[in-house]
Amino acid sequence: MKNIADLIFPDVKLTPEDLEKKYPKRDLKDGACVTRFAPSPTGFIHLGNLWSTLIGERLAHLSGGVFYIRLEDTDQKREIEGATRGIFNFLKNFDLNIDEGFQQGGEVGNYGPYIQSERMEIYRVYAKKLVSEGKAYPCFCSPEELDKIRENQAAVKENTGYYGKWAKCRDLSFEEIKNKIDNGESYIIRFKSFGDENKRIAVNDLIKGLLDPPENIRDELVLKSDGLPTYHFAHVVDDYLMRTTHVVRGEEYLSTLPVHVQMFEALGWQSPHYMQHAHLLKRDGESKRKLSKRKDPELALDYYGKTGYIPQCLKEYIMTLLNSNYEEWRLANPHEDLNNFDFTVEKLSPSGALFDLNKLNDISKNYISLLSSDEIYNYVKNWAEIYDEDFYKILEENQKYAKDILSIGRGGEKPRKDITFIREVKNYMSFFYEELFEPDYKMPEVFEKKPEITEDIIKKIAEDYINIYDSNDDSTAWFDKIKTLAGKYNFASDMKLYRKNPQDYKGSVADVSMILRIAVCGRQNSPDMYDVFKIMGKERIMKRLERFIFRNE
RNA sequence: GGCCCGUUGGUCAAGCGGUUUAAGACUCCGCCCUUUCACGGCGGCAACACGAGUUCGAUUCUCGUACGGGUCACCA
Repeated sequence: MKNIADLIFPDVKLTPEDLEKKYPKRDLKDGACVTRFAPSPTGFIHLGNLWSTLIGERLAHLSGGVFYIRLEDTDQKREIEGATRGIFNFLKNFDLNIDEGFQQGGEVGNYGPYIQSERMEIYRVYAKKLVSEGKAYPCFCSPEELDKIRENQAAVKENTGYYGKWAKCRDLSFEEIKNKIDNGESYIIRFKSFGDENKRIAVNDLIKGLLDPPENIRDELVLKSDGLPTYHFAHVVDDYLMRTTHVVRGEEYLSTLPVHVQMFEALGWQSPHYMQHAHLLKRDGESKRKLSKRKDPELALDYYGKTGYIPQCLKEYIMTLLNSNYEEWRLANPHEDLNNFDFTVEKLSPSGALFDLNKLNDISKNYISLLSSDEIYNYVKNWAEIYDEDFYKILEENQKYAKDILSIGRGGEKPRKDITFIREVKNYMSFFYEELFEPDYKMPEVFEKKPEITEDIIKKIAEDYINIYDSNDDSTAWFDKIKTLAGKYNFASDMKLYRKNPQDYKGSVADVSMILRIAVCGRQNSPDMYDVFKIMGKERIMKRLERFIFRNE
């Protein structure tokens, strides 16, 4: 036996033909896209994941294709605890429907295993094939030796990498290899590049357009010393066998594209369509930069969960960045399901976008404003259950009260838009609850510019109101009483008259309203006062007014 | 540094050689509406990175420069 492939892979019995038969071409209609979500369990899920995933998911489902998930766990050193849980939560929270792949209860689909560490046997079949055809070889260089090579290359200003005369193990004889293996030397499998740096390849990226980078000349790794494949090799083998039609990934892969193209060629396969999108950027001083996992907490999707952004809003926001006509569509169809939007690849921008919190906030406000009080109540309750136990209890205790509060200004033609994210809701609602009520009266400072509105008058107005408030009044009667009260102290009850001759009055009915608002709510902002008072109930309002009147004593 | 990608207002972007006095959305500002705060309505500020070339004509095509980003791992 003088065959290197058999020497290295004596245990490999399967053949490429077997695998070809086991994973046949998918029976899908013309134009159906097969895409995948291929996370590695080495970190948290971030906006970039959402970006790629959304493209892949839309592409597959809009074309009647398949969207599957494959776990890229070939870097076992960096694997972190709980990462797969994060992945499942992500898919669930963002309502991204997976058709096949690895799932919590096991695997679904005929193209598995969908976990790379369980596909060793498959990778070895093709690694063996490459070796037997002289397209790959074992390399015995240690990491230290490789460092040394890089250093030497730097010294003579040559490009780094394992190639040409630097590739020491490229042409080892069968005997040399056998001796080293018999000596127990560890090795990796390298791809034997057949590229010419003076030639260029032509690849059409569906986002970036026609690309013509130089051919790859480096002998990249195929299998690592632990026997697991590198990203390059796993990508080629898996996306071929799983019959992926479109590979959606970040533009950081642009530079390794020649390697992948070459591997596909060496295995005699046609490469899939590539869609390599730009990154989400962040403003950093004067310039922009890629959002960084280390420095930018807002990159992690968890961050939005904590703040109480609804996943759907993040999706909406990303959609506006993906397809610029999405916004227009959403404006015309405020209640339509996002999935009914006619997403197109052509609209994907080749350049990176700066993450814009203002825009997200705007989308979020609009989205939340359209929720029913039941819906928002559930969002708030679910959020509080995780992040604010005390608030959760309060919400649970009297559901009707909470829902009534949340229903103010909701449901009409012009809903209020004062909630940007769920975490704000506690503060928004707090003055309705004695245990959360922390008044900030700022009185009479609020009326700094109207010195005639004295503490004495403010107090009198509050006192009078105790006697006239009637919870049975309808909104007209309710407001008429405030107007009457205004007139009593020479505050204008008609805003138009007041604006014409402000000097004739101490203030206006708006000021009287403000006094009552602050006295009852302890703040200058609140939704419609008539509704607020009605929900609070007479007893509570009376207590609040008293508390206000005697606040300095 | 080599290689690759990108560059329209503060932000996202429309534009695919003339119909553009360059859309729209967000932010900011002003006015109106209004019992407050919002909402809503109306209006305003504000851009084709720079230099050559191709062309009758360039935001649109080509090249260069600048700037920004990515990548050069037994990470993906």
